[in-house]
This record gives sequence, structure tokens and C-alpha cells, in this order.
Amino acid sequence: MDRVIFHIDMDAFFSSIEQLSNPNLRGKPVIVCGDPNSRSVVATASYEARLFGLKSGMPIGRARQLCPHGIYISGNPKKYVYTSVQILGILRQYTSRVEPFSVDEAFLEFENLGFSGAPKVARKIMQRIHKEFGLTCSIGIGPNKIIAKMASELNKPNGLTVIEEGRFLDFLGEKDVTALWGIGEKTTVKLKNLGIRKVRDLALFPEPTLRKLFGEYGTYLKMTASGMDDSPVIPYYQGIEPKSIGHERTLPFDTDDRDCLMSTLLRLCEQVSRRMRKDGYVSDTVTVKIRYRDFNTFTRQKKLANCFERDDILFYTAKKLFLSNFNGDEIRLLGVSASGLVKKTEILSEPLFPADRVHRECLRVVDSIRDRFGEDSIKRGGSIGTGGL
DNA sequence: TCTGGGGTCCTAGGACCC
DNA sequence: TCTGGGGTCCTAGGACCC
Repeated sequence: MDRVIFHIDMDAFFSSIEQLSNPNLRGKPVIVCGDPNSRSVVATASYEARLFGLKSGMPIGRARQLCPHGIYISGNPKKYVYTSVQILGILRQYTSRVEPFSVDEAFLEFENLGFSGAPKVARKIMQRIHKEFGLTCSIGIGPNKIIAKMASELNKPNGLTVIEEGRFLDFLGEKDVTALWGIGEKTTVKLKNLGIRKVRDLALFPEPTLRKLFGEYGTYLKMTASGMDDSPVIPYYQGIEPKSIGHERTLPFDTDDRDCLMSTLLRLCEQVSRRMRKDGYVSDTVTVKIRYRDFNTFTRQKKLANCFERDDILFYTAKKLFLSNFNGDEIRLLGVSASGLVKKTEILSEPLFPADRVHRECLRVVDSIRDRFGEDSIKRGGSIGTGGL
């Protein structure tokens, strides 16, 4: 029997959870974002807020203009992850082939269900999620992941859409190419210049021309617009290893103050290093990201001869990269990322020198304090006293 | 309106080596 | 005067997604 793929997409996940845990928010335009008083964007707008034109990614300033009486709150990532894990537990009762795709999306694969039996199972899942969590989701069903994903978008919220093999263009042919997964703002403009606006236009466009213009990506465009996709559903237990661990921070205000920038860089390095230790990785490549006031952004990276996990090595490298590239202008954002990750168990990890062992013990204590009392409960000297950046 | 933060993947040029 | 060719590594940047 042909494989059947479900795409489960939680409806306005973050704001729905907030409305659920605080009855005062129900039925009101709730906007979950970063820090609502800082330079931030909308993470999730409740459906009440979407009526005013709000959507994910919109700057908070713009959102407040459109919806001044909205309730703007900063999110609780831990709460969302917890709920997400609970929901995945339910999904796994229906098939072992569950791929968590993000905190509010998952793919499910069924091998012996068929399209005739699929809607019944999907409705059962929707009912259970609603009954046990008070949350709604939308489900798309298709012969592959691309089609399932596109289908789940068609009847939101609380919708169920089935697109069988060969019927992709009947459902999506007249949609704008932007609706397709993997086609963003830039590509949409390029395609428009070729006279391609609708999914059907792209599906009918000659592939050799697309390849000439877009390279390998041209083939992807043609395939996606035709609803063709053979990517596998990767079950959660096959756990995909991360390629990089990074943190970045848009400063509360643009600044060229070196002390302030250095202490921010140090904090970022501590956070990255801490996550590496917590997740058991070492890294050999450091990347620093700088965004100036004019939004001009660049990165500089350095591959080291040896793997590291210590925050002082990370900071030393990041600082060198930063100082040798900083042009003195006011900076909007700083970022630090570690890549070339290797699981610590895969290399000999016992420190050789006593000083290293002491350092490691210190880090363990710091981590345990932060685990209990939060990231800001303990800091090292260099990151204190510069306005809390 | 004024643009977050976490990532992934791809491309392309230059260095370097055989 | 014209100056290989392929492979791999490193680095920078771009596009995209949630």
C-alpha cells in the first residue's frame, strides 16, 4: 500500500498556550514576542490579532500601530517545549514514524493506512489534542512531505485537507509561488521577472531554463511546484545531530562602546559554551557575526587546530575575530556560533593538566547554579556593570 | 513599519596539494 | 609565451525556514 504522510501544524501555538493558561487572555488579540519593549518581532499572533493584519515576523512597532489594544507578552519557551513533547507522545501512539519538524509541527508516516483510512485517523488525532490540551491543530495529508505540508496550510485553523497523488495542482496551481516551501522573497522576485507568478506557471516552466538560471535549486523549484518529493520521514529516535550552536543578540540600542560590546560578546560566548557542555559537544570552529546600524551584516570565522569546549578559548578567539574586523561604527547586533561539532564521547575528554580540571569543576558548579536559578543568577566579572547588555 | 533568534544548506573563490 | 587538472579544505555570504 502507498505511503501516506500527515503534516500536523499546531494553530497559533504560542498564543493559544498563553490563552489557555490565562483565562483573561481568551478571545483577545494576544501577541507573543521577544521582549515587547525592546526591538523585537511577532513570534505568534492569536487569531483575534490576525484580524488586524498581524503576522509572524512583523516588527513590534508596526504591530502596535495596527493593533494598539493588543496584549503583548514575551514567550515562555520552556512551556512550549514541554507541551510539544506531550503532544509528540500522543502522535507516537498512532505510528512510530514521527518526525518532529519544529516545536509546533510534525510529520507522520503510515505504511498500511491508505488514503481511504487516513481522514478518520487524522480526525481522531485532532480530537485527542483538543480534548487533552485544549489546543487545535490543522492536518494536511498527502503522498509525500511537500504535499502534506502545503495541504495543512489550506484550511487553517482546525482544518483537515487531503491531497491525493496527482491532484497537487488542482489544489495549489492557482496559489502564488510564495506559498511553496523553500521559495522566499528573493526567489519570488526573480521568478516574477520570468513571468512566473503562480505555482502552475512554475510547474509548467521548462526545467533546463530553470537549471541554467538557478543551478541545482532550479530542479528543486520544478519538483516542488509539481508536488514531487522523495525526502524521507526521519523518526525522532534517529535524532539528528546539530551542526552548530550559536547565540546572537540585538542590543537595546546601537553602540560603538567597546566595553559594552566586549561584555556582550563575553556573555554570548558563555551561553554558547554552556550549551555545548550541557549537550555534550566540543567544537573547532568559531564564527562571529556583526550587524551595524545600517543593517549591513557580515561574519568572520576561524577554524582552530584543536577542538575546544572552554568558554575562555571561545571568547579569546571570538574577541580576536571581532577586534580585527570591527570598523568602529555603531553596532546593532552581535552573534557567536560554534560549529564543527563533535560529541564529547567520541574523543578522549579527560583534561590532562590540573589547572584544566579545576576549570572544568568551576564550570560544572556555575552550570548547576544557572540550572536552578536561571541564566542571570551568576556572572563572571567581565560581564557585569555595563547596563546589563 | 523598521526589521528577533535559532538554525540549515548551498555556492563560490582562493589556497594548497599531488 | 603561456603557463594542468582534480580534489579538498577554509572562509564569506546568501537564501530560506520556523
